[in-house]
Amino acid sequence: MSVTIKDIAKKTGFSVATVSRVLSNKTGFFSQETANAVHKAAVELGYKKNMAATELVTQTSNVIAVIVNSTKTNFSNQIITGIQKKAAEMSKRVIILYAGDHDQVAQKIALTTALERPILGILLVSVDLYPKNLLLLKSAHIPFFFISISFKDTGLNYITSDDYQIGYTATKYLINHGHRKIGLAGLGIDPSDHTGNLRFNGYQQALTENNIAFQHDWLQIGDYSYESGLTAMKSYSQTNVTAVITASDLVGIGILNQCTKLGLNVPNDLSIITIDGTNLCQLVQPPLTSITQNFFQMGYLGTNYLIAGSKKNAYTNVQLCQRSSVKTYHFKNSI
Amino acid sequence: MSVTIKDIAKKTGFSVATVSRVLSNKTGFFSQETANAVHKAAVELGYKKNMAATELVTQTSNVIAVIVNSTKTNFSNQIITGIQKKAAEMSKRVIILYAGDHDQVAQKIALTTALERPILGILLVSVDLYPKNLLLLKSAHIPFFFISISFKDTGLNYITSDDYQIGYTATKYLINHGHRKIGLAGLGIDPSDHTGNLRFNGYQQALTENNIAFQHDWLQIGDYSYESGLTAMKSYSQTNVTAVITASDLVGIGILNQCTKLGLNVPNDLSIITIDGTNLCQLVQPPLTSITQNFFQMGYLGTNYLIAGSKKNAYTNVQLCQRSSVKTYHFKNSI
DNA sequence: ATACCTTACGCAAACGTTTACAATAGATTT
DNA sequence: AAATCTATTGTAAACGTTTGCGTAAGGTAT
Repeated sequence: MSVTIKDIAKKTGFSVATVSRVLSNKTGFFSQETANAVHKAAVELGYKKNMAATELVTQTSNVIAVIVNSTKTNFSNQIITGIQKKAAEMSKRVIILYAGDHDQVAQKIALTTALERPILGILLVSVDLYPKNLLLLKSAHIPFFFISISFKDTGLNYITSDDYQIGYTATKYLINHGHRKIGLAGLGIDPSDHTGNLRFNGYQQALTENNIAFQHDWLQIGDYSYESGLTAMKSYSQTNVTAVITASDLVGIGILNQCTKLGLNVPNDLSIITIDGTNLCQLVQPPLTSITQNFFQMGYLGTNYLIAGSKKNAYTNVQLCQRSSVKTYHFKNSI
Repeated sequence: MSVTIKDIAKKTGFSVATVSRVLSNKTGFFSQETANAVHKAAVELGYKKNMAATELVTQTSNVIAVIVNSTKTNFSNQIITGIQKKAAEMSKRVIILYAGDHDQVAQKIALTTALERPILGILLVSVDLYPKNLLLLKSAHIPFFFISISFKDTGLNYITSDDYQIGYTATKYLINHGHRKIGLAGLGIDPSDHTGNLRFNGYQQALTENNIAFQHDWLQIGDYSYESGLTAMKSYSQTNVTAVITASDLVGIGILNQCTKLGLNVPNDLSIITIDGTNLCQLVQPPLTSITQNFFQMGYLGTNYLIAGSKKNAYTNVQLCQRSSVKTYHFKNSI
């Protein structure tokens, strides 16, 4: 059928062993002449390696599987770019698997697609595995690493931003700009949303340090989606907040657009600082001030940790990008 | 090392042949009792199939490789969702490979990653292969199908929108709303951009039919990017156009934001109709009227055609979505 | 009773590689 | 001259699965 090393062996007169050694570049096992002859024959015959055979015998491969959510939010591209970069540097290949969106079955399919072949390791980009699927993953004894998600007390390793720090920094920034009534929108604080909890804790800490009493209607929970932003803003219009921290850029834009509908101006009537800092921030008017996560680096370093077999968690730095969605009050906007 | 059918065979007392037949469900070759015993043993041992072995012997697999560009534009997600849907229906798996952005090497890596293992077929999502890589693909004798891209006179099969129709429809729409000076921005008209050519032709046809003489500064070429939109608008501000058709949503938003910088109002000073109609259109203010492509269906049907081995090209329907970026002139906006 | 199916299973080859081990020839050392 | 080393190549086993072919037991038709 298709051309194999056996064909090359026949054509060149060498054994398949020699051909294999040349083709997989096991230096020191062949002469330059031999190598030339083999390579020449290979291109003439249009040889293409059959990785299935290689993976079968070596029980490893150079491909990293990346599992991503059918991305509501849009930062996965940056993470994947980082992954690709590092992978290319270490001459690894990467394949990407979509795990749907909170879809247990799709998640399992993606996982088994990865697991049922020899693979270097698995990178899980902001996917929260269902318990059953986590068991499946663990039982495979294949290295894995989570990116852009964190967990409490599980032994799982991840790289992400320091979400407590994010919550704290965003809040502090707003306070420094004279805000005292600050909302937090679009995330969850039940145990399943660890990220949400951390950000909320950082937010509360900053409030407390500045003697601001948290009011419960400042927190509008949600699922990081545009729609979360829209509905959150409806609630805020009944409150006295002057600024809100949004859990994702989409939430921020939801807030922004709901403001427009309500006849409110950003930043004059309401300030927004958003978490993520993807290019969406610069697409809307006004451009949104953001706590920008270093998604590229998450992917880059995460890949590195996966390959190195790191057993520790890591955090990437965030950066505050001032744009035009936060108003400065020179007097304290008191109670 | 990991558990194989041999282990199951040992445990159950059957031969590997029988175990294999049970596990791959070759009905008619085993009794129900046997099947139960085998399945029981399989879960007890934590058996996981080694696809490399299967693919090696069968020389096929149930995985479809999807190659995408490191997506400047953001419609790939919708296409991929469509692909996943159809694939799931036909119990195929899909893996996604990023081909970088106009990066010949990355493209080749993605291609060989797919090619060097048995695979059902390859879907190329809006990627324009370099000639060398196209040769590589063709020589592999693996089915492939292009999505969201079209070609002139090559024997390549694709599914996409009818780009001539898109150009025509958008132009006609603007004319019907009283516009006579209509720009087209963000695409190319050299031979390498076949999509751009088709849209331009449709645009010209609509102008001609309505006795409008095309002026060369109405066309601002570009590469479908946000930046293309920004620079195009700088040029338009020196012209008399009242409306522009943008080659992608990002181009549209670029135009929109440049208008803001220039102190121009959309749609009062300039109307925009954009091609693609992704969710970006609803994120900006004003929401952009669009020619919306059915990306989901492209993915869905494209997958179907790939599996069916279709040798024909196909076109999906587009839909005009009125939003708020086009102003209606009740008098003809004459020369 | 014979011939013929059917059902259920095992044997063994095959897929295309890699690699441990063995072998050869020539070069170098003693 | 013998011993040892080095460079190059070959032989064959192994990876885990699928599947054509063979076979044995039991059933059914004649």
